[in-house]
Amino acid sequence: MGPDDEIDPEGELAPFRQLAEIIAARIARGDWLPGRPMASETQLVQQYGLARSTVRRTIALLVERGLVYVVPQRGTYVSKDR
Amino acid sequence: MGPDDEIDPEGELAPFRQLAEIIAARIARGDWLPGRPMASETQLVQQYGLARSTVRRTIALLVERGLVYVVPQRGTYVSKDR
DNA sequence: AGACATTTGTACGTATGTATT
DNA sequence: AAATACATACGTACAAATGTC
Repeated sequence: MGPDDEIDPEGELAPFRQLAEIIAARIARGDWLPGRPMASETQLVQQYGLARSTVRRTIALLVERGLVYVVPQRGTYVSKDR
Repeated sequence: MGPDDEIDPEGELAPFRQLAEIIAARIARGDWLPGRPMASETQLVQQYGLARSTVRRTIALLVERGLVYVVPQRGTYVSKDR
């Protein structure tokens, strides 16, 4: 995770989209591996200083893109097929 | 709109899903026509006694299903191709 | 069995921004 | 100028399922 992995509330992209880009980059970088769980919502909230509703919005976007999938009561996992 | 078009907070389906079914039925019934705007978020909030965030969730679900599409600052429209 | 922590699901209300009418 | 309508973000609360001890 680099120094650029920060949310700018004033940025052109909405924070929930910025976070999506950050997470996508982290997955591409191998921070989280396919088939394995990534950070929980709560962890992302703490790491990026966003509200949980905002983090959930990001995850919904990543699910749409097929980058991750959510297992209820378990966590969010990196898709194997991307 | 019939007497069954009401949200039951205790129902099996979550309110945002109940509303999706209601709207789908109303579209099928012809309450709103393809290519034309349906009720605004605020109107749905008032008509069904839900929070705006809940109504938006319903709309997101209907967009996913391809039943409606949203034009920012204009309204939510019934898809022509369904 | 039971208690407990973790994690996602759902819903509420509020505030501000932006674009259109 | 004002009203309308969607976009985004914040915080809060409780429920349900899971995993652990």
